[in-house]
Amino acid sequence: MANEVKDILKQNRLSITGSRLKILELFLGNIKALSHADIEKNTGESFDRVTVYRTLQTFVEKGIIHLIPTTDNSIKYALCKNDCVPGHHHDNHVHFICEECSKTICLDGVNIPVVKLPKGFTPQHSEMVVTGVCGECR
Amino acid sequence: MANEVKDILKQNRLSITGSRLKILELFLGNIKALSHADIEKNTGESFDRVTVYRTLQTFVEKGIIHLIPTTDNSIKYALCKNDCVPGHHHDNHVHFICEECSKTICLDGVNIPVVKLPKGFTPQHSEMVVTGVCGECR
DNA sequence: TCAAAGCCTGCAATACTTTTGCATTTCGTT
DNA sequence: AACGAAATGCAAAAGTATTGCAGGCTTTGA
Repeated sequence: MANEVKDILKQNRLSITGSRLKILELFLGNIKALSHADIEKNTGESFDRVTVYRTLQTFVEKGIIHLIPTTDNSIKYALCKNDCVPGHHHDNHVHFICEECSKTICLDGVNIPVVKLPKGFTPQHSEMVVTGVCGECR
Repeated sequence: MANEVKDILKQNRLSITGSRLKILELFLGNIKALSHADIEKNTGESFDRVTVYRTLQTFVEKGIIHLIPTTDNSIKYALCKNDCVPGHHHDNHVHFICEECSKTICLDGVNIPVVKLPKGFTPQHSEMVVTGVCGECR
């Protein structure tokens, strides 16, 4: 895994630093999406809070992770599985939020359907979030 | 309109107060979704910030307005057009966020399609947000 | 392998957002 | 008009995110 993490950073022309390695490892080892708080909990006192913010922002810009929309005002991030490139994400899968364990999971196999919009609206990107109960919590 | 606003409050067994009237009027007079900041901008110094928070929370609980998921950590609210009741919202329309004017609009005529989830997942509620350019901004 | 240049990190300070408790005021009902 | 319940405003605090700067680390090329 350590090598995979380094490769991802190199591919994106990012220098290899402790925080980036650790945070990216967390994403690779988790199926679920992570919030800033999740990451801080996992890394403990290892890194400054600001470093975590900046690392996440860098990863989003590079297309390594993507944002997940939520109705509470929390920001969640998850690994991009598709071929996302800096400045443009190609993810189009559905996200699932479990009401029991409140995990946010990327359903990579479930594509967001295309909807027909009223006249005048030009779609650019779609997001879909399904809430309910996940397999583990039933 | 003043009567319509009062009726909605009465139907939901909420006492009629200045802040509730004013905030509900804002929603009725706007097609677009409103954030806390939008409301504060409109009401000026009329109400305490805390009152606005609590009013919005009450409206959500009563099913008068609903939350819209976003990827930035802002909370947006919009009027429920369907028959939402306290504790349970029935909205299932798509939301559109314009990248130009950043308005969030409820597309009441566009229903969220049902997607097939992997085995084990039990869906409860779906949200869908489409970004792009709205009719006015083209 | 080493040094220079540039990028990354941590600290401190700041700004913004949201929540909570309590005293006071307002609303609905009798 | 008066009472009880509910809503409001204030103050304080907790939580979340951003910025500038100095020092340290990573990369690159010789």
